[in-house]
Amino acid sequence: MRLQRADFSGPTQRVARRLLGCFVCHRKGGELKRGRIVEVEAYTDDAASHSASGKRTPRNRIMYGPPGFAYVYFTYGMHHCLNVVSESDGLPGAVLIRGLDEIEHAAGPGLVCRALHLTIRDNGRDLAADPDLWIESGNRKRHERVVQTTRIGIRRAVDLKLRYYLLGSPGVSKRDREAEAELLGARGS
DNA sequence: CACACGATGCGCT
DNA sequence: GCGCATCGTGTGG
Repeated sequence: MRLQRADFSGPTQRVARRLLGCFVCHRKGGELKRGRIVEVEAYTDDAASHSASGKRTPRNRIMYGPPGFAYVYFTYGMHHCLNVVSESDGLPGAVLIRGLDEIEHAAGPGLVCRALHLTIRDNGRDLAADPDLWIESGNRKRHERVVQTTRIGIRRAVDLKLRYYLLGSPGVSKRDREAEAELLGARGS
């Protein structure tokens, strides 16, 4: 079932957790690409976010718009990254999709876009209405634990634990053994 | 207009 | 663990 506008409109951290286990779907050229979200990061108004300056720019403007839109940007001269816009219209917020299962080789944000055939041209598409790009709810299995830890590849706000991933999923780009041990150790006590 | 650098991935050490 | 490809974007002159 397709996620609706309201599913994206909450606080970014909540939307991030919600997206774990859901499916990104992209129909292009008669072909359907579909991957299960297993790793995400939350970006709002912290120092590492593209909205850190507090100002809208041509690049980050989608982050400031209504929730449920795709924010795709180009980086390192060769990679694209997919975000799902969160929060309400006027407030910046987005969830970076960092890893997918059930699709070939999509452990890492650049690989996610490569696997789904998404580019900068897909920036600004409405995931709640676009006929060819959407997110489906997914049933998370009870045994699948969510690891919460620090984000990857940033220089600022490195201590914030705003990355979430499904423990044991092959599509996770970088594991945090310490966080995993802590999670498992806390089980049942 | 110039320039520094990045929400990365890959190959080599 | 480290270096580098490669270019759009933001910032400052």
